Amino acid sequence: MNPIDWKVTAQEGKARTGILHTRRSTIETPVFMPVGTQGTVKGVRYEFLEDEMDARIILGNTYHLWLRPGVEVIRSLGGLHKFSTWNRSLLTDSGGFQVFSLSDLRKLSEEGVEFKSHLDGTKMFLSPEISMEIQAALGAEIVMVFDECPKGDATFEETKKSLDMTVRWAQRSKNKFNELQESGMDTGLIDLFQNESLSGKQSLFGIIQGAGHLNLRRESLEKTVEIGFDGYAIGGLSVGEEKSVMYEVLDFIAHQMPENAPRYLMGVGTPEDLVEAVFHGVDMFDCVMPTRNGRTGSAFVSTGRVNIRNAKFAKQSEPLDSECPCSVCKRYSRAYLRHLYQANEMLAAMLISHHNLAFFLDTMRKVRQSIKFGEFAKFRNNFRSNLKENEKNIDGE
RNA sequence: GCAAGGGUGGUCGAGCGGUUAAUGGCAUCGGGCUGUAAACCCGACGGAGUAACAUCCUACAUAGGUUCAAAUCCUAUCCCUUGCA
Repeated sequence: MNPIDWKVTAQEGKARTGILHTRRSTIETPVFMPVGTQGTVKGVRYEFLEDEMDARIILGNTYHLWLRPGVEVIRSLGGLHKFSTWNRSLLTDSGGFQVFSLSDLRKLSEEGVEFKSHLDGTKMFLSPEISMEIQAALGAEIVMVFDECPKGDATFEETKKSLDMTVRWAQRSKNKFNELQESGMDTGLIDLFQNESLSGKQSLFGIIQGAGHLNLRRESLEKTVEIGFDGYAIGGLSVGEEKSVMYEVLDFIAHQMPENAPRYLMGVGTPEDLVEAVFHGVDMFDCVMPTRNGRTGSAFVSTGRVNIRNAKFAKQSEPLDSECPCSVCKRYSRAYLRHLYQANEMLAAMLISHHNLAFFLDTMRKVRQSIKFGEFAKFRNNFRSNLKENEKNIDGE
């Protein structure tokens, strides 16, 4: 029995919809997963994520939760689901991205990574095995292998070296993961006697690296698939490389990934990016943009972006996006949101984050709809021309 | 009225004879944010003029003065704060 079950439900070109069953929720793909690094989607209550936005899966982060509150606390409270009260699916990142983003604070070796905690400078050691232990304690439905994410513009040699290690780390991750599943260390384990098709255990995703080097991407894919995982992720994109590189890699690699397993593009991206990646056959996404940009005053709307700080919104009584069905757009004006932002009121960050997430999730809902009706090509065109139209408006102002 | 201390660019506040439209904070304006070290970061911020420089004005309460040179020293005037009457 498998820990997850995923099946294609419709297809248009390389784009596809699917149904992903985990032990905790049913997820329609393509799906956007809000990022909840420290056990919270910053500034947005679970009530809204569940009831209004109907998010079925969110992320959590190994590195951050390991440092604080720590594995012991989370274990003693029964895992991240119970601790946080999020009962739907979770995906935990392995800490691999922090190997990249905290590069000033770490030392890398074959064995693993020594970090200086960004909180207090304490030396911490993270490895594939430790990452798996932490992720078992967190108890997410989807566990990510511990990988190394090279810079977006890494040379062939750097990338090759990093990739080889990532492959070895992937194997070590899997070995340890299996061991932990056997010994019942997963806090999220549930007895699914009613659903015989799932094992109730955690699933493990592999990560394809290779930066902008297509042959290395190919190699990474082959070796990762050889090890064998429940799903496959594309890592190492949107980490400083040219946008064209990302699209080139997606175009090259996404459709080569196993057809019968979900494809997850890590850390991406803008609404445009999501639509493009779906076009290339990607099924899952996560990104901090809706919440980070929301917190910093930038809203995603159907015509592009609204920087709520701009003086031109001071007297606008219309919502962020008049086509958006979210509760923020139903009620609050741009003028009011701008005022809240200017006045440093935390509600500004909350409301714009809320809208952005709603917008991302709604966009994915439309993407799925359009694929089901065989109208994704049309949707994609409209989506892009809406954005282009807005660029024109901005130029014309 | 007497005594003491002050009056600096939108604002608060440094500077107290010699690069310089004048440190810094705030406000304002603009930009950025892609597996979250991020309620953050970057830039602009007297006026005119440039694509951008150049350049030219106007500036440290007001008016005089000393000096090669003044926001900084002197004099007068006007305001403000505190204390004593």
